[in-house]
Formats: sequence, C-alpha cells, structure tokens
Amino acid sequence: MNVTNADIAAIFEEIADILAIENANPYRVRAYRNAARVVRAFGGDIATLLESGRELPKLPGIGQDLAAKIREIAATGTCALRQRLRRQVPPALVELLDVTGLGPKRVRLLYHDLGVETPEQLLQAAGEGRVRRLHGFGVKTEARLLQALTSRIAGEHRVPLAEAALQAESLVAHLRDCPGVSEVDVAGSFRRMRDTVGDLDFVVAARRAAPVMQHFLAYDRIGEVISSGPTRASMVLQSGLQVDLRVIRRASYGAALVYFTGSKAHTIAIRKLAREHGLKINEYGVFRGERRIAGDTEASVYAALDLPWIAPELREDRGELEAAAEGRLPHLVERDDLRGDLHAHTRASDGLATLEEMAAAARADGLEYLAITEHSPSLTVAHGLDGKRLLRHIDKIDRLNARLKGITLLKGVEVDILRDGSLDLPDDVLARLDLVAGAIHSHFDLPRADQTRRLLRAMEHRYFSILAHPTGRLLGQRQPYDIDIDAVIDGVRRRGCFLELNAQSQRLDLVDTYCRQAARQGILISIDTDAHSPADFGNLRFGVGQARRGWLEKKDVLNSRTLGQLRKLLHRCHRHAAGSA
DNA sequence: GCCGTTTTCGGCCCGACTGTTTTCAGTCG
Repeated sequence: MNVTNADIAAIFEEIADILAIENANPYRVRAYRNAARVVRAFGGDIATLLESGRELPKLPGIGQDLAAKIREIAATGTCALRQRLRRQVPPALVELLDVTGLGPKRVRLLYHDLGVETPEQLLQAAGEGRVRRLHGFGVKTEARLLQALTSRIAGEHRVPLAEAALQAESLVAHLRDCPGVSEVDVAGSFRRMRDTVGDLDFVVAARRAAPVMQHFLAYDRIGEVISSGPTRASMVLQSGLQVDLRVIRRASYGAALVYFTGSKAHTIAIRKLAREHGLKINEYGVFRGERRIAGDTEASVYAALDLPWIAPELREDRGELEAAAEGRLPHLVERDDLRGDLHAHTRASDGLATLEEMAAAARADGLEYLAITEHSPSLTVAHGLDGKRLLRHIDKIDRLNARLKGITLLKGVEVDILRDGSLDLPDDVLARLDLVAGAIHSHFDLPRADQTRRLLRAMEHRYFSILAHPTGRLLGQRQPYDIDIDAVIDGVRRRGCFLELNAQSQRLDLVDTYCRQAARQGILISIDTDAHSPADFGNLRFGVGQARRGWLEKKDVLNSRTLGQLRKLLHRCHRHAAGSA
C-alpha cells in the first residue's frame, strides 16, 4: 500500500469535517485541520519514513494522539476514528460543506430536520421550498443556496496562478483609476504565489471607502455581487473567479496587507505570538490595550513582534516565524538573479517561433543564455527530432551563436525517458550536446516502484543533466505520476544531476515542498520556462514564486550561475557519471 | 487535540457581512 502525505491529510480533513458537523469542540476540529496542513507540507514521504523503521519527528501541533493516528493511517490506509465517524454520519454530508454559505451548523440542521445528505437532495429540498422553513434559514438563504448549488455543479474551482494574474492586473488598473486611492495590492494566495488561486483579494488604501466601493462595483467584467458592505465587498467576475475587496485607511494599510495576505495559518500564528507579547493584532494594526503601536507598513507589524519582515511566499506557518525569530530567514531567490533558461522549444519541434525569435525574446527579458531543448523522436505529436535532424539543428545553433550578440544559445534536448528508463536518442548524439533534459511523456500510470526505477535508471545515463518537470502534473488536468519522491530526490543527489522547476503555467513542477526538500540536500534546481513562444519567458516569475515558496536562495538555483560556471557544472555532471560507471 | 519562564488545566485569532432575529448566529476570510 502506498499511503501518501496527501492521503493522510485528506483523512484528517474528513475527520475535521465530520467532527464539525457533529458540533465537536472547534479547537479539536482545528487540531485536525492543522495536522492535515502540517502533514501536507512535510518534506518527505511519511509512510516510507515509518516503514523504514524511523521515528516521526516532532511536528508542531502534532501531539501523541495525532502522531499515533498518523502511524495508524500510514500502516493501514485509514484509522479507527474515521471509520467510526463514517458510521455515525453519512459520508456524503461532508460534500455539503463545500457549498458556499453552508457551514457545519447548517449542514447538521439540514440533515437532522430534512434528512438532506447530498447536494442533489439539497437542490431538491430547496427547489420545493422546504429549506426556508428551517430555523435560521429564510427565503433569501434558500435562494442563495440554490444558486450556489447550480453554479457549483457548473464547476468553479481554483485557477492557475498565471491565469489569475491576467485578471488581477486588469482589476488593479481599474482600482488605481479611482480618485482618492493611494495604494492597491493583490493579497491572498496570489501574493503568496501559490500555484493555484481560489479568489483574488484586493487591499486598497483610501481616506474614504464609499467612492472606492462604488468604483469597484462598477467594474465592467463583473458577474455577480455576493456581498457589499461599507468597507468590504465580494463579487464573482464573468470568468467565474471570485474577487474580494477591502478598503482601509492608510495608517492601517500594513496590518491589512498582512491580514489579507495570510495564509490563515500564518495569521493565526502571528496573532497568537502577539498575545504572548501582550499585544493584539487585527487588520487595523497592532494594539497594546487601546493604543495602536504599529500597522502602517507590514514591516512595522512584524517589528512589533520583534521579527524582521517576512516575504509573502514564506507565510504558510511552515517554520518561517521560528526562522525569523532566530534570524535565519532565507535570502530568497529573485527574478533578476536568473541569468538564463535551460528549457525552450522552437518550430523545429512543437514551438511557435524560430531560433532567432526565441533568442531575441530571451535576451529582451534580460537572459544571457538559453538552452534549446527540442523533443526527441518518440514524441511524434510534438514533431520530435531524430538524431539526424537534431545534429543538423545544433549545427544551425552553432552558426546562429556565431552572429548572436548579448545572448548565447546552448545545445540541448528534451529527451523522452522511455518506459524502461532508457533515453530516446543514441549516445553519440547526446554526447554532442551541452545538456540533456530528460522527461516522461508516456506511460504515466506505471506502478510506483516501476515509475521510480524508470526515473532512477534514466538519470544514471552518463549524459543526463536535468530531470524536467519531475512529477508530470498538469494543474486541473492530470495528477502527478506515482513516484517515490524521496528515492528520486536521493537519486538526483547521488548522481549529481539537477532538478527542474518548470515554470509553465499549467505545470509549476517541482512543487514548493519538494523544492525545499531537494535544496536541503544540496541539489541545484533549474527554474525553466519550457517556452514554446516568445511570450512564455514571462512565466519565469511564476517559477521564481514557487522557488521562493520552497525557501530557495540564489545559491540553490542552477541558472543563477554565469554561463562559465554553468558550463563547468554541466560538464562535471557528465564526468561524474563517467567516473562512477 | 495541543500546549505551557505566568499554567499539566484552561485556555485556544479576530472582524465584516448577511439574514434572520429582536440582539446575534453562521459563515467567510
């Protein structure tokens, strides 16, 4: 049985949901939700760790009881508490919690008084006007639920960061147009650069809120207004994305920004810390008694807690507060630290632009080198290049390099890792290249042991340089293939090759937690766009965002190196394999 | 369920908005 951290987390979430519906102690519910979050963020596969006979390290918010449950789930795939709760409450009931406007109290009431167990049954009951008769419900609530159910069935979900960015920029421009507005920021998971975004949170500083609220609600791509008060409003855009706005006085702007940037776990943690300091933090500021002692800037809020400012990407309560207190926050990598991009395509395979156009675009984006990595022959849908064509292609790159100024093209390939772990091009061709990025594009559903062995075998190849999009996930479309990530990361370390953080908007692969795990082991990570057109180089910033979420510093990033340093590292990677063969 | 240079028991982040209520519970972030 392969119990993943995500499986353990999902069970804790389910327990929390059912306990909430059963009206259990809310702090007990929170303990399970916190445990789910901590387990998800854990670097390394917990089940594998326990299986090897090692102890689970002490984790924040995981006491004796939860640790025992983690061991139980890792060993059996479930736990007794969950099984018992499932017998007490219809399992489908937790789905009702996903309906906007329904929390545990109302779900409980719907079940007890109307026997509603599923979204479908709720739809029927609401349609028949039975919901409005329940205590605490009414005509409006019933109508709202009906609408939430139908739009939910239409399917709204988190959108990739890059997609959200387009919508955010347009709305930022709209808000800046409003007279009296002095600051506008997009906070929330967007500012923390999460790979997907559930909604956009805007924070605006203005002396008077009313004109800003009016201006906000006059945005032309508005779909539906969910709520709007004097200082706060929510709406759904025509695209289906939810947008929240909060208007605040300039003096409270920093505190509001901290609060609306979150994450929720980080917010709770700093408020708790504030209590220990005899202070109170809310979105208006930091207070000692009635007196506000900080809040105009984010830095002032953290300073009130004796902490340095913490970058938004770190605010997940994954140890950043402890690191800040001990003065060991990472110096996070920045977009301008990147000197090159080691993964790009041209028309020769499935790209949309020529070599010249891609080189010019990369240079215009401030890059000093760009690796051209076309597909290999097995990937016929992408017009993969066979050995002959690839050799002609790299001759062309050589000729172009001779006359290019301000940027150097590297000769690479994105070679398919075949089912058995062999590479899709012969050694004598690979030997001619500056770098070989290996990737899986087929047989996504192999069992974990086989898939892991496939990757390990591929990277043992003497010319292998970089494992491209290591887990193969496509946001909202395809789950990562099943691999033993600890074994793969350890394999990369031993082999002395590199991992890619693919910045393509649908990929953002490696994910942040694995980046952090790899970097801790000294592995260098290449933040690449996998560009198929000139505009794609703009995605680097999203890759950098994930890297920062993974606590990566400049030193952890392969393509922060100068071209000379990079060539040495790539060369050493080859020699390493030759030496260990 | 967790946690502790105030505590092993008694706390556990804080506020806006809605709708239903007649002073506030529920939900959301």
